[in-house]
Amino acid sequence: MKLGHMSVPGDCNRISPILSHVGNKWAALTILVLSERPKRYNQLRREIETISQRMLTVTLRGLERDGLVAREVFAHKTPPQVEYSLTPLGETLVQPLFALCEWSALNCTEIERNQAAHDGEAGDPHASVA
Amino acid sequence: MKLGHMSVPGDCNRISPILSHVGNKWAALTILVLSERPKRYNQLRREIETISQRMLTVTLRGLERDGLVAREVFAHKTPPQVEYSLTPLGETLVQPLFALCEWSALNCTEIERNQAAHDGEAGDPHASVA
DNA sequence: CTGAATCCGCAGGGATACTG
DNA sequence: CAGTATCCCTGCGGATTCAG
Repeated sequence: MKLGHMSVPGDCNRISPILSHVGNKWAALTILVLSERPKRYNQLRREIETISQRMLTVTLRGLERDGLVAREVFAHKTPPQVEYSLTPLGETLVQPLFALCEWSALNCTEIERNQAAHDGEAGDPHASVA
Repeated sequence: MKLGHMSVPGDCNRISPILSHVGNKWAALTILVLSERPKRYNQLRREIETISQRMLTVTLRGLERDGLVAREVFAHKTPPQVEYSLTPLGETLVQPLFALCEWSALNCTEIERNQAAHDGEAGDPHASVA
C-alpha cells in the first residue's frame, strides 16, 4: 500500500496494527494520563475511572511490552508500591496522540450531530428530509 | 478525566470512543488512502488489499455517518459507479492521523524489537538475561 | 460494479472473586 | 495496594452467498 505524495516509509501493513494498538481507547488514554507525570496503579484506575482493573492491567502490560511504559516496583513488600511512567519512546508518542485527541475534542460535537442527522434520515422516513 | 496542563476541552469520555473509532485500523487506512484523492469502491478494496469487502462497506458507512466521508453515486444504473471522498471535516483529520501514522512507521521497528526482547525475557527463563 | 445478508469463530473486554 | 484468574457475553471481522 502506498500513500502517494505523502510517502510513508515502510509498509502500511506493519504500521496499521501498531496504529490500532496505540490508537486503542485504553492505551491512548493511559499514555495521555501518564504524560502528565508517573503514576501508581490505583491512581491510574481512578483517573481513567471507566476502565476495568482487568483492562488497565492488560493495557499496561501491552504498553510495557512495546517499551512505551516503564514499570517500577519500589518495594516488593507491604504495602506494594508500583509506579508507571512513560519511557522516552513513549514520550515521543504523546504529541501525535495528543493531536488526535485534540481533534476528537474539537470535532466530537460536530460528529455527534452528523451521526444524529444521518440516523434521523435513515431511521425515520417521516422526518422532514425533503 | 483531566489531562492537567494539556487541557483537553470537553470530556475525555466523549472523545475516547471517537478516538478509538478513527484510530481504528480500517477507518484510519481508509481515510489515509482517501486523502490522496476520491476513489471508487473496488479501487479502495484493491488499495487496502487486506480488507474484506464487508469491513470496507462497514467502515465506509461508519465514516459516512460521522460526516468524514462523502458518498456520491454517479449512476444508479449500469454499471453502478460510486465515488467516495473526504468531506472538509474528514480532511482536517488527515493531518493528525498522518502524524500518528508517521510515528508508527518511524518506530515500528523499535517497538518490534522491544516486543521481541520482552517476550524473550518472559517466555524463556533459560535466555541469557543475567 | 457495488453492495446487503448471513453464518460463525475468535478476541475484546466487563464483573467478580481470590492472592500476596 | 497491586495485581491474577475465571466466567461469560458482546461485537469485530472473515468467508460466502445473493441482488440490483
